[in-house]
Amino acid sequence: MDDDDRVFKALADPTRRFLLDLLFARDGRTLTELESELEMSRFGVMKHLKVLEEADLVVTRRAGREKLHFLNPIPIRQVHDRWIDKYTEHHVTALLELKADLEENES
Amino acid sequence: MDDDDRVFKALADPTRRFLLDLLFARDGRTLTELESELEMSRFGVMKHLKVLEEADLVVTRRAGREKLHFLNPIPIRQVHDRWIDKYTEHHVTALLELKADLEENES
DNA sequence: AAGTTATGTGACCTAAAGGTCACATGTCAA
DNA sequence: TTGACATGTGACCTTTAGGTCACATAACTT
Repeated sequence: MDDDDRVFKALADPTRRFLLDLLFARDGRTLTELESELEMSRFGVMKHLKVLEEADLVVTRRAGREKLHFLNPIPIRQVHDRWIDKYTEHHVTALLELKADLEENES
Repeated sequence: MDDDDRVFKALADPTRRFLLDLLFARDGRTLTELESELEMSRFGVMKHLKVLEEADLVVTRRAGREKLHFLNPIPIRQVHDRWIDKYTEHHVTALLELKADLEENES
């Protein structure tokens, strides 16, 4: 399994995406803290974090008996750059910003 | 299965990512043309294209008995925006451009 | 040292995804 | 209208991924 494959496989599961959402909101959390946000057993969460770590989407630092988890945006950006060139990016961002503006005025 | 799930599941397979690569290089191809680039049977390729289409990563247009396939960059950009805010984007792009420059000088 | 807390490993079961095939429909061209 | 071409459907099999558990190691606290 190559690097790309690891990243995309890691992103394919909703629980793992939710873990990334949690870390996007606030970095540096432990396994136990992340587990408390999910319905799943600790073993399940640990397995998912391992997959994210092996894909380099999450990087970790040990602090005593705790292991702190951080979101790494680099692989995400590389996914983007694979299929969106600079020219297309300009159009797509403009389109999505327009869409966001319209939805704001609706509410 | 929600929209997000369809996109990420679609991206999880290497054959489907290769199909996106082909369409990124040149749009508007038929099933038969795409099939000729792969080792797989026509049925396999068709199944993969269906998954990509249901995820809205590929959009199609019929022309007689042919079906033309086009890459849609919108879902890819939305993946990016989910975990990379404007501030982080600035840092990450700068870092990746630096990395690209260095690797260019190596060769 | 002893109890508690935090994380790690391997086996196991079940559900889902990838791939092929027989068969089928629709369209073009002579 | 007959033959060739392009795409579509459902069943089937095999591999892989998600989830839980029994068991285990390591570090903080008193």
